[in-house]
Order: sequence, then C-alpha cells, then structure tokens
Amino acid sequence: MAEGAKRAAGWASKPVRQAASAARPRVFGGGEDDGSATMLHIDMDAFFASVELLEHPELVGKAVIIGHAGGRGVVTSATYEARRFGVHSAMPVARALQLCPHAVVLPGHMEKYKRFSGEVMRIFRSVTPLVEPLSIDEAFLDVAGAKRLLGLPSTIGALVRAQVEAETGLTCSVGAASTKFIAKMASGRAKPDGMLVIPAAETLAFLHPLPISALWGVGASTAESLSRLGIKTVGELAATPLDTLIRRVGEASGAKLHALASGLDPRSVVTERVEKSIGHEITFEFDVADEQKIRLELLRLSDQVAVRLRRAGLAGKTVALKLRFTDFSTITRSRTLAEPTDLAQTISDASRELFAALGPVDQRVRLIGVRVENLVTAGDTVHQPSLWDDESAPPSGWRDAEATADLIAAKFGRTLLKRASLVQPGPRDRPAATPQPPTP
DNA sequence: TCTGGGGTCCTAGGACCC
DNA sequence: TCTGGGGTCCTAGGACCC
Repeated sequence: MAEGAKRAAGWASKPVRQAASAARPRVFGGGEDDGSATMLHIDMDAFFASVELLEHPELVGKAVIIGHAGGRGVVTSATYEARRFGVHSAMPVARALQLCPHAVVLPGHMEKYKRFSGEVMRIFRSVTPLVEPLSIDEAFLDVAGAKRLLGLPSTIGALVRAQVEAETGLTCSVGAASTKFIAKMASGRAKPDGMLVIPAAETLAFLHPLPISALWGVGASTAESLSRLGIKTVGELAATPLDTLIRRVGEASGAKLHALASGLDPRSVVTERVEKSIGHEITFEFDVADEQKIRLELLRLSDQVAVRLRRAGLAGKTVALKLRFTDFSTITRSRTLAEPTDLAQTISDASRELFAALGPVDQRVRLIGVRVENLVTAGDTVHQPSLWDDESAPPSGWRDAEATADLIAAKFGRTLLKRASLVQPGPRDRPAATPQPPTP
C-alpha cells in the first residue's frame, strides 16, 4: 500500500504504533512470553470498514458502517466508533442507524476486500507455510517451527502486525496460545490493534471466567439451552458431567464443548481445504409471487454456480434449492443426480423441478438459492460459456422478467428460452431475427 | 429493527444391504 | 415366521460462523 494512502488514513504517523511493537507484549497472567503459545490467530480489525477508510481518509475517527443502505441490507462491518453505539455485524442497517443516526453508510466492495485479503495472507505465509485462512480476514499460523528463526511467538506476532500495517495500511490483532481455540479467543480480547499471549500454563485461568457465549460454537440457542441447566461460565461448563451435556446438546456438540471448556483442542493447522459445496442465493428487494420470475432467477443462479464450479474444476452430484418466505420460514429441497454436473442447464433443470414439485406456494418468496453439493473433481470438462457475460448480466434482484427473457433470446435465440420454459409458446415464440449460438 | 450471502457441521429418520 | 444390528446413502432442517 502506498505510503500516501496510509498517511491519509491517519495511520502512518502514529508513534504509539512503534512503541507497541517494541514494548513488552501483553501476556495473560502478568508473566513473560515463555514460548509455549505457538498458535497464532490473526484477525483484521473492522476489515471491510478499514479498507474503505483508506480511500475516505476524511471519515477516519467517525462512525462508519459497511452495508446496503435502505432496503434489506445488513451491517457487514463497522468502525469501532459505530460499535460503541451497539452496532455490530449482521444487524439490519435500519436498526444500526437508529442506534447511531450520524453513522455514514458505505456500500461494500467484495473484490477489493479479496485483494487486500490476498495481500495479508501473503504476509502471513512469509512467516510460516503453516497458514490456515479461516475467512477473508483471519487465519491461524502455527509458528512452532518458525520460532528458531524468528524468535518468540510474541515477537513473530509483532513482526506480522508491523508488516501488515506497513504494506496495507490496515491494523490487525493477534492472539497467541497453545491451541487454535484459545488463540482465537485471545485475538478477540486483544482487539482492536493489539496482541494478547496466553502461556499454556495460564489457559484455564484465562478461559474459565468467560461466559459460555464466548465459546466457539455456542450461539444464542445453545447458550439459552445451557443456561437453563444453570451453566453460565466456561468453568461451569467444564465442571458439568459429559453425559449431562450430551443429553442437552447432542453427541458431537456435547463432547466438543466439554473438551473446549477444559482447554483441550487437538486440531492442527490445515493449509489445504477442499470445498464441500458451492452456492448462490439472493434476497429480493420485494417479495415475489410470480413463479416465472422465480424460475428465471433460478436459471441465473444456476449459471453463476456452474461458472464457479468449472473455474474450480469441480462438479457436483446434488442440487439443493432453498426458499425463504415472507414470514422468514425457510425450506430446502435437494436431489442427487445420476452423474456429477457443472452445467448451468442441468443445475437449472434440477432446481426448477424441485421448485415445481413444491406445488402451489401460498406465500411470497423472499429469498431463493441454488447450491451444488457432493463435489468431485471434474473429469474432462466441456468448455461451456456463461449464459451471460459481465456486460449483459441482468442485475441481481432484477424485476423485469420480459426484459431478461428478451436478453436471453437475443443472445441464444428462442430455442434455449423454450427449453428453459421461460416463456409460454405463443406469438412471441418465433425465431429471433438473428439467432446467435453461444460463443465459445 | 426486521433480519445478506458465503459457507460448515450435526441430527434424525428412512431406504437399502448384508 | 419373526427379528437382530451395523453401515451407507439420501433428505430436511437447524445451529453456527464470518
């Protein structure tokens, strides 16, 4: 990142920053970094918002929300100035603006965030090859082997933090511990722009006073269920007999939670992950009753999914349809095909058949989604262009079915249109003036 | 206030096979 | 004639994470 951008964002000339990396690391329990905390969890601070601020230096220090203003948007990121008002991710933007009326709402730019993410992950990998990206803005680093070359985990953490800031203008927070799970908890408590080391011997002292909702995998539902057993803290969870827990939350979750609450987490860093499914979904700006609109959107989503499958060299055997209705109830229907596919037409056919099999739907549709599961590496794939190139792609949430149908007709002729049962045969159903075959 | 879009993992029941 | 238990695959729904 250009020096100018950093300065503009008000980060470059922060004397605290220099001091922070040079100062003794924050170590839980007040001791020294004894080198036992070799798992790092690094998490970018207010990632999307911070990236946007690089281009809007005038907004630094202000309450900024990333999300779609108006309509049905939710907050995808917010500066700490906005969070002080209770704003957080996944909250409807409308609600966030009630809590923080002076906040500036900016639209998100996913492609840009992906670029920054790649840059940051590259810096992580310059420290150790044992990097496991967990999402677009966080990763685990196993620095046990890098210790000899680069020094204590806290030194490595400081190095990475300084380098990320120097090269991108963004800050991140680091948690260092002896397991993944504790490292992640630690980075959360180091935020923003900090580092917290939990020596192995301090694990339980750090962990047990925390509320169970802090545990990875304990959401609102599980927290509520456990609190009915009188379990509020991680320490209380660890002291609960395993079979009591299993009866309450099920076999797998019970065993996992009990282990985590006891500080046990044997998972190592996984550098290569295999995708298990690829899908797209869209929430309409206004709930839809028109089934033809839904079928058209299914074709569009199927095409997006197929393009991504082919780019990844994958094909999938199971096609899943997802529908969410006006009352927010959600259903899924899926079908397993005889052969894996990466073709839009096949995925679209399957999803439209699943939709048709529902029979008459008495509610309007708020969201539809198409997902392909049971992925396998595609064999010899036939090159198949997208139904739409970028220029002609109808915007997501399009409203004009006629216009979209015309668009397909203009591009491929009426044959595809008819096959896709996008329009009823009728007076319009004549060959287009200049039918064009799909261009390779 | 009214709830995005990308995913993963788990549970439970039924079919089917041995 | 009645009845096991285990394994695998498929489907639907839900919790959870960022």
